[in-house]
Amino acid sequence: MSQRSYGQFCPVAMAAEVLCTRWTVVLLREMVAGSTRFNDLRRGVPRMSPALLVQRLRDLEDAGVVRRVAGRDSGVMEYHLTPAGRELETMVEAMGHWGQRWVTSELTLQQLDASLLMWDMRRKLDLKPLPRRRSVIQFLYAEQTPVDRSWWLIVDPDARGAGAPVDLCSVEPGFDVDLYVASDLRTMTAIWMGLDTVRAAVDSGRLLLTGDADLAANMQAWLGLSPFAKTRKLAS
Amino acid sequence: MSQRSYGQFCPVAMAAEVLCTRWTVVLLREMVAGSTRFNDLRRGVPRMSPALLVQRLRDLEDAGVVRRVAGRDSGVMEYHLTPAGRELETMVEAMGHWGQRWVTSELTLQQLDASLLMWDMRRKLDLKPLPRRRSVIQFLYAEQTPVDRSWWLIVDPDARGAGAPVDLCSVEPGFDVDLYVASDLRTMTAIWMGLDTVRAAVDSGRLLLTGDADLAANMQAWLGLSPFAKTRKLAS
DNA sequence: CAGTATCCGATGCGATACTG
DNA sequence: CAGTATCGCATCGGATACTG
Repeated sequence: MSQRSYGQFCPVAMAAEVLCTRWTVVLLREMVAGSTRFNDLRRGVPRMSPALLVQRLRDLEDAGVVRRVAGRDSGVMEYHLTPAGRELETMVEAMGHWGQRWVTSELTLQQLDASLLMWDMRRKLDLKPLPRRRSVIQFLYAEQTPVDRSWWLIVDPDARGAGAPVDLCSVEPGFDVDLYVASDLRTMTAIWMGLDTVRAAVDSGRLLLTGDADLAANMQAWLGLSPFAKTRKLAS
Repeated sequence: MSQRSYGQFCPVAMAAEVLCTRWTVVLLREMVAGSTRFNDLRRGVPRMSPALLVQRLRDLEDAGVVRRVAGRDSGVMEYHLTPAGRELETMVEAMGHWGQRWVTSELTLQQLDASLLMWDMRRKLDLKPLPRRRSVIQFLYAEQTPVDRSWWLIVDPDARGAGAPVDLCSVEPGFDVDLYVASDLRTMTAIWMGLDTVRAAVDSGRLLLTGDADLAANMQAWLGLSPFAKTRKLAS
């Protein structure tokens, strides 16, 4: 048995050998959420070095959790979960629910990351409450460093060929902005996590919406929330 | 944020910070299984050093997962799961099921450990199919080193005050033996994990039962199996 | 029984720069 | 875009011995 093995036949230990190494579960969460390409995965684990990311992907490939394949169109490499990998969804969800319930908001909201928040929001944005035309929403976090201060979500329900229906930019995309969303990052993160609401934040002045009145009125609806937002928090 | 933190507000990452450190999940599995005292926990994680064990227990205490209390009788220190800790059972089970399904038997059965197997068996032994009198069953793993070669399970359904209904000894307890169970450790482990059966092992000569005929005939019934034994294996 | 104390070695992993 | 390559340190944790 390898040096780092637990030396236990117990299935829990066998699974832990594969899963309980640094970054692995966080990476899996990003894969479960749907990212398949190297640089998309990087956006989900921005503080992980590329070298370590590729090492973990190889480890998971060896463990039968991930398969590396040439993308159907474009031929670009993609990382897909195998059936074994897809069955880890249960465990990733169990961990997320537990984290939402038992890790204090105080601790959680010390770990702010604008790029990660926007990347997650982009994925969960709900198109249904949005107009059929293209909408551009700019997020402003005034207290952040320049690189994290401004973000644009471009929603285009009609975009067929050209990528996803929601694009995320951190540089001016050149379109007119329909709605400006200004707040501090902590407030926006708390809303995303279900610890706060758009209404409460607006009323207390922590969130300022400027522009299209319909978009503003609908924000709680089109703003998708974290998959764990509905889990009731129990920690103090 | 600490050096080792993931720096993510995502609940999965927050939970992973607590749980995905070396030995932690394996230790939790032993706690979920019911062990509370330091040396009982050690038997469940025999290859973990006592220093690291106590460190992990402190870490889990800080995370609100474990509470260290003086035992009701005896005043001996005990480690109990808090409500937050008990809710980790779902995740530990999810990992165990996944391990049983997707880690190959070949890999699993390379990690044999007689003391761990006997310790787990002791806990799961089913008293109902056993006689009402005291029964002593000796396990013999001829190929193992002297210290791992002989084990006694002493089942005493009437033992009220004196500890558990099933005692495990690795030294001759001085009682007459009712049943001798001789096999290689791999076979016994495979049976425990649901990858083999008493019948098949006896028929093929890998398991030899000597002594009380009723005890022998009932073995598959009184021998409790791993909590994951019924999970169907899918890995090649 | 329930831990402490100490030491030291491997290695995990972070940082950074580079490439086809 | 999708990775490689290299370096070097911190630290994790394994081993062992000891104690109230």
